[in-house]
Amino acid sequence: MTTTSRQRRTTIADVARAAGASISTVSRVVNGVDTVDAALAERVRRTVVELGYRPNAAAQGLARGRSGTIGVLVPDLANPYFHDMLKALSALARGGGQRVLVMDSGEDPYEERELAEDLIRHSDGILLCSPRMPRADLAALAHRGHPMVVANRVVLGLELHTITVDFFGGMLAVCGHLAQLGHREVVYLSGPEASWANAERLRALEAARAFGLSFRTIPCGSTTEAGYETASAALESGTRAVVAYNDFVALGALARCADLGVRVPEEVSVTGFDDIGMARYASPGLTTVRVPRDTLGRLAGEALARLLQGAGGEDPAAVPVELQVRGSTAAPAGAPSAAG
Amino acid sequence: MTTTSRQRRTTIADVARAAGASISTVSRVVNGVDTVDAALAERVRRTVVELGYRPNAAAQGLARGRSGTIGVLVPDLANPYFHDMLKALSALARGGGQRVLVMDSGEDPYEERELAEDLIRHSDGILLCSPRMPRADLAALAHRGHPMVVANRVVLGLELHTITVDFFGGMLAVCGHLAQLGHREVVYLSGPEASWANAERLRALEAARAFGLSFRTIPCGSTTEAGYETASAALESGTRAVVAYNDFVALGALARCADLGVRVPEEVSVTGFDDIGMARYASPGLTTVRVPRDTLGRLAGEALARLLQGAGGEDPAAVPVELQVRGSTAAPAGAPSAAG
DNA sequence: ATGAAAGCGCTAACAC
DNA sequence: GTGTTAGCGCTTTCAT
Repeated sequence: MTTTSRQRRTTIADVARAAGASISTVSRVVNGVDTVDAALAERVRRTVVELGYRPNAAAQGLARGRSGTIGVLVPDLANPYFHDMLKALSALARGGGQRVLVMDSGEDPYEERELAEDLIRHSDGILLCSPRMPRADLAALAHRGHPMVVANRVVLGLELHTITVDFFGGMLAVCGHLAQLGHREVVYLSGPEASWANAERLRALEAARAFGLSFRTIPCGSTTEAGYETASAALESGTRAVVAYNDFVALGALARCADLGVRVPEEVSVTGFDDIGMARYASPGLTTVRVPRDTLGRLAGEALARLLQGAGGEDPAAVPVELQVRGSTAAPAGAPSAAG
Repeated sequence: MTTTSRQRRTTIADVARAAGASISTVSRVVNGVDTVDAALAERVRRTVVELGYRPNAAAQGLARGRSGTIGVLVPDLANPYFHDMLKALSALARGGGQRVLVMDSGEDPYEERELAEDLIRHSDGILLCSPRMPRADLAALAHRGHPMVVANRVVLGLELHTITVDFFGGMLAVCGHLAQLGHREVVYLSGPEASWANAERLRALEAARAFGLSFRTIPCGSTTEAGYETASAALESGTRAVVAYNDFVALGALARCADLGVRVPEEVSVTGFDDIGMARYASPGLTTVRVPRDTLGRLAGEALARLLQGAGGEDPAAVPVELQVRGSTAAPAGAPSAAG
């Protein structure tokens, strides 16, 4: 634990001098341009190793006009949803010699705009995951002319490159499932206010009214803790079915049921959304909607890659979802198992 | 969705020209140097907004000799452990006008080394969280003279700036707790091989032998899935106590118990480590060891900040932990509740 | 095949 | 208070 003297980093000029070659030759060798004499190239390569030369990223970025970085903004890194998207995206990026710069807005719409601006300055292109920021902010960012892709949000009337998920269809499937089990009313623990995903789920719940399934909403959020806290209110109302915004919330609700001695699914059914890894390990296993997050991440990455190559707009991609029935849902006690 | 023409970005020269000022004046205004005439400054500021000027990050980095970025490498972003560290670190970094560049090695020691190299090129300093890479690699990185802090790993004989956690003490507390409940033997679902945290836990288990608590190890890993898979082997052996490497593994074990109809804690006790948010919502609540990850992140950030300011070595900081007893542990059926 | 030199956009002396 | 200019380290024409 001694003070490390801050020596000047080895530059390309140092290598050139030591190897007895020109700067451009070193640059060629380092960048794998093969129009260099084998012997010279070898000599340069050896010198690079000897001196421990590493190209300065800022200088490369400045000279090349691109940073080799793609920026990603997510509302909550702790959510496996985004983590899985990131994983797929990172794999793609690495393949293309890019790295991924991730930022977490903590569900704060204001921070989001700030961070996005910063991300733009540091990247060749950005991906906004489930942005909560106002439409105007999104528009302003889009007009900056920086390659940008938006995932999990649809904004009509804006020239945006979008990758979306069929949240509406997913929630409709949940409602259908519950209705067919004989449920007539559910309580919806709703997600973040500014979330398009939440709006879509609400739209589906509304649509389900036509099938005789009514719902009541309790503002909740997107975390296990929020689910745990608000579940008691839902339970007290005597509901037989709790539809959670996502799996985290559902897991919290499940925990509350356990604490209160309310049996799931005998006394109350609980559903989630997303199908995070944990959903399967809950007891009972959580009925939820599987969202192919890796596909989502891959599509976003590919869209971004196309933009970086100067390609124009593509048709907005939409990812399908799938109902995943597990043990947390059942017919309400004493109800016929038929659609409403 | 139309093709956005890739127009040249506005530069500081553009602003200077448009505002009728020199480049340096614009630079001063943008950087908040107050030796500029109020009227001129105002004019510049207006022009900046009009033209939508944003300083080029690469150019700034090159000219300033620092990137304003600190790099963080974690083995698994999905683990709340690292997420919470990151959160604390990010907050600190933002306060200092820096941003955090995170990379996930996916528990791969080779990738780890590669990514660390890359991280160095792009940052002013790096934080290695729970690095699994060989000692030699760690030494090589340290000798690069780039500010570097290592968390969750002790490497004797290396000049490293380290922030550690008392994993040994934590596991010893777990053992003591189980022993006092009357347990005489436990099965340990061990973590990643190259993990120092795992080695420390094993050391504690060994030490507990002196108190009459013996253990058997089953290689497992660090995920819920791994815990679920290996738990059956532990259960089959008829053990009354399963000590998991971390909470994820414990949650998996709990799920397996539920699936197998094995009651916790009546038939078998289960313990975790870390006290992630989920631990409290498991049923039964998970007995585990609370690791103050925010403190860990903060200390790491502060250490890094000192290094960036050119400060020398500090005493390695060690973070204490705390046993968190919940419902997943109890005396084995028919055993006296006394220390072995 | 190799080298010289002109930028890339910005900061920070240094002069006025 | 304001402007001029020399780098920062690298890439990339353009000559040779």
